[in-house]
Amino acid sequence: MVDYNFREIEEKWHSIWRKERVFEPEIDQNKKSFFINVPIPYPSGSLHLGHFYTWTRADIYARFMRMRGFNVLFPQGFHLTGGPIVGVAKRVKEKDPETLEFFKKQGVSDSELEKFSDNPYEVATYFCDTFRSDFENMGMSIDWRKLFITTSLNPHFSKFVQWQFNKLRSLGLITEGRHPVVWCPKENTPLGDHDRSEGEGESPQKFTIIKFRSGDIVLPAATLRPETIFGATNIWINDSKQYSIVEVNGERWVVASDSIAKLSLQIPGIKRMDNISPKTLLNMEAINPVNGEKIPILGAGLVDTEIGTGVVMSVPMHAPFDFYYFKKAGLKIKPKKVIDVVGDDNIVEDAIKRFGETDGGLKEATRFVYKKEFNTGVMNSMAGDLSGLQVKDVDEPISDLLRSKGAYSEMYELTGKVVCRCGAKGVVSVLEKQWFIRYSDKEWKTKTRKLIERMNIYPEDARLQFLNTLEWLGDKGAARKGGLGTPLPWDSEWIIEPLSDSTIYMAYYTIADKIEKIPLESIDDGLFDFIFYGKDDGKETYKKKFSSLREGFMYWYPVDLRLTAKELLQNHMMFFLMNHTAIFGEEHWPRGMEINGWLTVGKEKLSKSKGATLTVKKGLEMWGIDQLRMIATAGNGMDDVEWDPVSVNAFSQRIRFVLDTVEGMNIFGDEKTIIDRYLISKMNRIIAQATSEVEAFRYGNAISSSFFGMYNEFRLYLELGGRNKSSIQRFLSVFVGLNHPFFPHITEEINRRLGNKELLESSAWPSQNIEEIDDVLENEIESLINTVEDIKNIIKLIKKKPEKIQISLAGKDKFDIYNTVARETKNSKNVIEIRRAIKLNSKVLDKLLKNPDKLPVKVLDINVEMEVFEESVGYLEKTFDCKVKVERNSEEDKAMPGKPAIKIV
RNA sequence: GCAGAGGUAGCGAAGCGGUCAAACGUGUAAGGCUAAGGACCUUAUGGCUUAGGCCUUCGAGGGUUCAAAUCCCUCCCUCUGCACCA
Repeated sequence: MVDYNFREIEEKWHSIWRKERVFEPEIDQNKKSFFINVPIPYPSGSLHLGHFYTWTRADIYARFMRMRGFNVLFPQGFHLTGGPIVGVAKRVKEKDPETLEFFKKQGVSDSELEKFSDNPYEVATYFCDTFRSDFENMGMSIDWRKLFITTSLNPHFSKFVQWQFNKLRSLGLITEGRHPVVWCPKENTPLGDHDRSEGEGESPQKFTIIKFRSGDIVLPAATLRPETIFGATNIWINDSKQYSIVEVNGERWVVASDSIAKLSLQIPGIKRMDNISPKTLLNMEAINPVNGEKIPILGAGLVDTEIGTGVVMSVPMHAPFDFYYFKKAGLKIKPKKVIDVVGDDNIVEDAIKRFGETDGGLKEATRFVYKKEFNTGVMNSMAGDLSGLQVKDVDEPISDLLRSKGAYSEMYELTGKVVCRCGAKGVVSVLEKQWFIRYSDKEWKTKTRKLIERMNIYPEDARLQFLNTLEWLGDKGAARKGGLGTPLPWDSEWIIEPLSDSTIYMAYYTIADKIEKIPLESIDDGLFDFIFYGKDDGKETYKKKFSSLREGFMYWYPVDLRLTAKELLQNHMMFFLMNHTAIFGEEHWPRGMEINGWLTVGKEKLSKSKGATLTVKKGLEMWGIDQLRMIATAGNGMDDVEWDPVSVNAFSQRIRFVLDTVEGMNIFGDEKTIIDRYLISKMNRIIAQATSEVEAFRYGNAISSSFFGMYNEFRLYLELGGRNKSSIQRFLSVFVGLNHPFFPHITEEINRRLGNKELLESSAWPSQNIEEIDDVLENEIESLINTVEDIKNIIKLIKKKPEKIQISLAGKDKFDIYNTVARETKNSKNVIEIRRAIKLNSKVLDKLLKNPDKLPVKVLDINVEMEVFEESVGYLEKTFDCKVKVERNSEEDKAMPGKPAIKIV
């Protein structure tokens, strides 16, 4: 066996493609365009096999579409927007050992490292270079002329993003408002998940503040369940704690002194005025804003002054804690029930009985009651205008009602404890003057829903997820004050944040190489209006100078396909769709998306830590590109896929066999048999199968037939004695064609060795000739194989070397009955119905219908069966090393169509 | 908690009402070929079976059907996202 150097072959073909510029498409109005892309990655180290997985999936499709005659554009850019790179540069300056170690491992020299110190630009450049070279080593069919980076490091791109934001603003889709964030009070910055030593995933939760009044004093009770106000019996305060009067918008609020620091981050202009003793408060009465009732103020230890305002409204019939303390206080007032739950009239009492009167028990009971009432409760007649509403729909109406009474306000608490890496306890801060993209806009969502409903989405399950995401999608803060990025055009203090500047940049690919040659001064919003909308200034100023940019956009857009892993579905991909429907006309809305799962190796996800050990570089050293590309076929759909490196053997073994076969083509001749017809029939069947599997991104299924299936058919052909040179030539040419998107280099090599002159990369995808498919022949070959299995089985059972094997095929009448049943099973597979339809009294029929699980469904033919078996006598005799006799029309009882009687002596 | 997806033989992964003891790949075992190892070839790989057969399986438990890995219900477990984070 010849030894093949796969790496050498890969490099050879890669450089040929580059030289022939097959990945650098030019605009050609006679050719349909196909624009495919993968989200721009944020560079931070080397690419790992997880990246390889996603990009290879894209590359396969790009090559597939190229072969199908499309003019394919597959570009790649890099995303530098955001904080991490700035952080890295800062940490290099501070000589953070972990960071220095990281770069050393990456092979960065000390002098280079010096340059990174406090210089994000240098870091960014470095990362972009490593990313690009990783991509190139991966053999991706990317058009690098279109490469661009984001942020003001690329001022041309920034101009584009600013145009986008001016556009959104002019459409009324940008607003200014306040926004709660988790906040580190020590470092005075937002506290993202990555910055926390404790409390990942915790977020601000909105509490409604209901303003009860007592004279000119406001008692702001914070609650998660404002709708229970109709049943408020009293106000609780903690009479062992300090209370203060603070000024809020000219009102005098009573709050626990403990809560003032927290509230001051949330309520602008809050001012502490005075102390007020709990004793004074206990002598006051408060007015319930929704019904004017006067209710007392009571002291209770249950009030935690760390939560909310330290002022709590008491609703005994709907809150276990309130019920328990209310009873203890011995008040004469009769508590009102305002929510009905079918089948549980005393839900609070029942819950306390069930969970106990301890602190923990009351907590459990509270959870239980809240959940039950929220999901199944209905506001009853005590609830005024809200009567009859379901509790889960009551949020807005109750807020509106409170607002109308001047009794509404709000605040936030964390859903759990958060601790910053610096050690400080996280709090909620409400940031003022934030810029938002109004993703909550109903009309905008309707438009986007239309897009989601009509676009191609693979796998189909993802569509539902997009539609559901649309339901809860809310406004998104679009700018912040730190990190790299593009300044907001109308307020340059703010930098547009990473998920907002990367929503329509795919359009920028279509012009990237051209626009970056235009002097910055000539670029204004008018230019982009011209490129993307064809708007000119009346004197055709833009058209005269920039028509090629407009042409590029019009030719390549829209995005035909965007591929990514599932974690981007509900954020990035959603924003991508939303922004397209806002900014572009329907003809430029995206056409397709593919969402894939995660790659795992040894059941571990390729996160950053694991990824560092399984870099693309290492993988390529060990296996080479084509073999490594098996990864992309590891699974289908959105499930995570496990990849076992050992499985690459399957590839090289078979490829070697094919290469050897091609080397030794001269041993084959001109003689054709029924086996050749079979081979070509199978080939045509597989072409259609493989094509539809690739189209649907079920790559695993695709190579299962195009690679392994074809290989196995080829082996079978040889085993059955197939020796025709032109059949083999034709079959292998189709084999390399169908497999080229998956294993581009080696297929290109085999194709050339087969004597085909054209580059596979630019030749046509194999097409099916349906005329050559012969169902009956395929079924009969299967009969032959099954019969061989049976014979082997019997020989094993009788433990004796056969001297002679006699194979008796069933007679024509049996075939007739068999085929009648096979046709009938297409209508119904119910044995009783088949019998009724056929109306025949026959032992053969009884036998066929005996096992309802094994009904005949294939059509068979006595003559074909005869031909197949007779032509295979040589093969059978070789296999069993004895005389084999085939006879037809036998009276043998056991012989059935497709299952001849076997006699071994 | 909310939303979506999923749990199939040692492993990975197809199948999504009847051709299912379940494709394909890989692993394991025995034999062949080799000076030897690798590669390659043959066979076995749920259980039972001296003539091609039978029995029990597709997270657990129920149900629908002549027929369920496939449809419905309940439960258990896993993955993804939940927004200032790229």
